Amino acid sequence: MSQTVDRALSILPLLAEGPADLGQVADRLGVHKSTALRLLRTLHEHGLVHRQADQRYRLGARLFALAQEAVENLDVREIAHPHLVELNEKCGHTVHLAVHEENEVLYIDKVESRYPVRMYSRIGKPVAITVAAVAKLLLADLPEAERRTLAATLDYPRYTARSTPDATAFLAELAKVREQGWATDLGGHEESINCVAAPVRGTDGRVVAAMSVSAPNVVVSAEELLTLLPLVRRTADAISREYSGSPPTKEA
Amino acid sequence: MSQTVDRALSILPLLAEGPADLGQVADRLGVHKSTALRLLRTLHEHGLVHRQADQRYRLGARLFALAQEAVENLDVREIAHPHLVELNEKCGHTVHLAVHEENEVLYIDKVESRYPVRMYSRIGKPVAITVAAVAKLLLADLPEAERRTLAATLDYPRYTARSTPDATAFLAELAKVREQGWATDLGGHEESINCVAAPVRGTDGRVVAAMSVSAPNVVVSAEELLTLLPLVRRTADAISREYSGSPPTKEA
DNA sequence: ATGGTCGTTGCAGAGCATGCAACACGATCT
DNA sequence: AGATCGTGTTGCATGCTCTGCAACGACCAT
Repeated sequence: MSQTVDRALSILPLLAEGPADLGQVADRLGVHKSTALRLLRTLHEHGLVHRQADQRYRLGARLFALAQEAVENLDVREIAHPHLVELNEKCGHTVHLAVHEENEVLYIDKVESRYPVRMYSRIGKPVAITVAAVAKLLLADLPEAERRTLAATLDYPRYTARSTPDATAFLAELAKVREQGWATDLGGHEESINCVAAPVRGTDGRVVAAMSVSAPNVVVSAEELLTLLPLVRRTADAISREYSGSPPTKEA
Repeated sequence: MSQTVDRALSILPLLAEGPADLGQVADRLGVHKSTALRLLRTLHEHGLVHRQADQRYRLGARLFALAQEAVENLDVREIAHPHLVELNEKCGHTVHLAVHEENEVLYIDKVESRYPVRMYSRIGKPVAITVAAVAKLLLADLPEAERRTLAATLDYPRYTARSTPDATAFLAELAKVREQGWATDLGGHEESINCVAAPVRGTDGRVVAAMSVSAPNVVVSAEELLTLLPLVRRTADAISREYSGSPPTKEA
């Protein structure tokens, strides 16, 4: 809607692919070099792009800072986090929290079990939307029309033999998930990994987030993991209650 | 330099503080509502802001994806990561990797301590530049002129009694660090936390990143932590060698 | 019902972004 | 060395595009 801003923002995904110099940016934007220069300068002043030693441009530091701040200020995440930790202490497995946004499902929190992995690296990354247990829960809650059109536009990569094969199967799975109020992913993304997930609901009953427990086959079998379902559901319900319970009361 | 883009980008840090509605955004930008609306629409189309159920705006998913992509495309990080993990496995403490950019020093990778006591830090967050061991290393490598002007413009918050008090002390510390090739932070940021850090250098000998090991007093004393110095330096050197060794060879 | 708040739209005016051309600087080639 | 190319950079006139206004519609509360 705003041409100038539109052009400026188009630079970001372009730089995400890798560093580029002024000429390359101008070409790919289809504008004059001087125009690209001024756009890049503005982005630079805001710290969104960074100029490296060879004068080429890369994405800048403030981008990380913004993303971090944003993720930390999500109310659901804030409320849910202690519950995730508690659940992790009880069962020992990896715990995820995910939300749905703009036809993507992404992790917004994660508690890792054994290996102290890079904590934030996966957060913000879109999940395998056609197979992940949390994705099923979040999408199952969409109005039927949206669900259908979304299912039709998705790709169905066959990560494993048990991946969701096509839109029909996906919609059937969503219907089942919607019915039972919980979801699983049994080796649909990675052969040896299973997940159990439960929804977090807002006051109006809509699913605002989903949490899951994941564990590899070598640690617990799928059957054993399923015995955790009641615990997972209880935790998710606790988060739902707290989320619905106390209104933010911040901001005048 | 470009007013429209400037205004649009100013919305991002504003939303990072928390969700806001159209009126609030317009007020804080000092523009008319209709103007703010069009800017927000453009940001929305690019996925940088997201409109939640209550119609308020928040930062959007693409921001995370961009930050993610950007951080993953940093060659230093990619090369260093396995070394950080290895170091963590050897000593058990929190390991950080940081770079210098636009007068800020920020963590770009982190491996969590295996001890229950964890320190708070996050990838993408600017570090306490006047006291952090990694910051000292990165700034000590700047040309003298830059170092002086930077030191003069910094604030010197007194986090603890042992925080760097002023520019003079800071420059002296940088000179020492530059001389010895490693750095420490002994309770300068948080009373009970100590760090040891070593530099990662590129082919030309310039410091391109710095890594550190941090641990609270209750786990190991400062003296004990210092015994890790040789290990830390060896790890940093290994990263330096690998970083200088094989050129990426990607891109024509 | 009625006042209030909030988001949204169309429009005219002008402020601001645009592309051009020329410059500066370094690298490379003959 | 000198020339030539390829960069990034600047100043400026043109007119496109952004801006603020005012009016409308939707929603909530009193």
